[in-house]
Amino acid sequence: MTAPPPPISLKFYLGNTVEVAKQLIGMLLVRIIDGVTFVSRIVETEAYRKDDPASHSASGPTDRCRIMFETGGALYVYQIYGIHFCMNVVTEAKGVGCAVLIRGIEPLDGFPLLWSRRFPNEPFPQEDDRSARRRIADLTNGPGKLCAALGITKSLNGHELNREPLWVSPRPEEEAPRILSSRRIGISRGVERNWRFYEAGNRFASRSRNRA
DNA sequence: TGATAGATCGGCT
DNA sequence: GCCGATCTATCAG
Repeated sequence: MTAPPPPISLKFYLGNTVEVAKQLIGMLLVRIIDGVTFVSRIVETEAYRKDDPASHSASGPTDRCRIMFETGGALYVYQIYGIHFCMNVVTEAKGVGCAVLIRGIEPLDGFPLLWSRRFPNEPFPQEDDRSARRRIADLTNGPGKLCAALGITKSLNGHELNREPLWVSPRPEEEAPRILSSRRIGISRGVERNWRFYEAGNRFASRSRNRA
């Protein structure tokens, strides 16, 4: 067993939120559950900034979004539609109120265990199951989906991303990924800002009608 | 493939 | 009381 890739410095998160959202594409998300390490590439993000009507922080700190006003490098997890969790990394300085939503990840290992958390009632597909390819992408190509697959709940709200059980690791590839941008998904205000970033052609990006 | 409704509840007005 | 940074099942074409 090789050691998991190390966390990036918390200083990274103090930068401009939109830049951090872009730079996160291609970085690794490392999650450890019961001693098992799951490594994924981040392939889709969205930036939410101060003075942004779409951001939970728009009306200042509340019980839900208080973590957004902490120093960059903390994890912000919230529940939506009563069912799903979404995970964000807090950015910029303490008191500002910005974060980057993680919307899509490409798992590099641990598929059977990810599957068992996403689809607890379905057996992991056989190798010759051609229809399973789509369901594999379905594992983590959305903010609620990836939190389910990685077992991320509000109990991790406020976690500092420099240690177990969750952190982000620098991009291992030398070559920068090809990044596209678009409007953010699922919001009704602040829609004109193109603050969604995703890797061109990656099927683990949600709404992946994104053939390069 | 695309549109639509339902689930389900915490957070906010 | 209303609605949401979502997802799934179902129906129509």
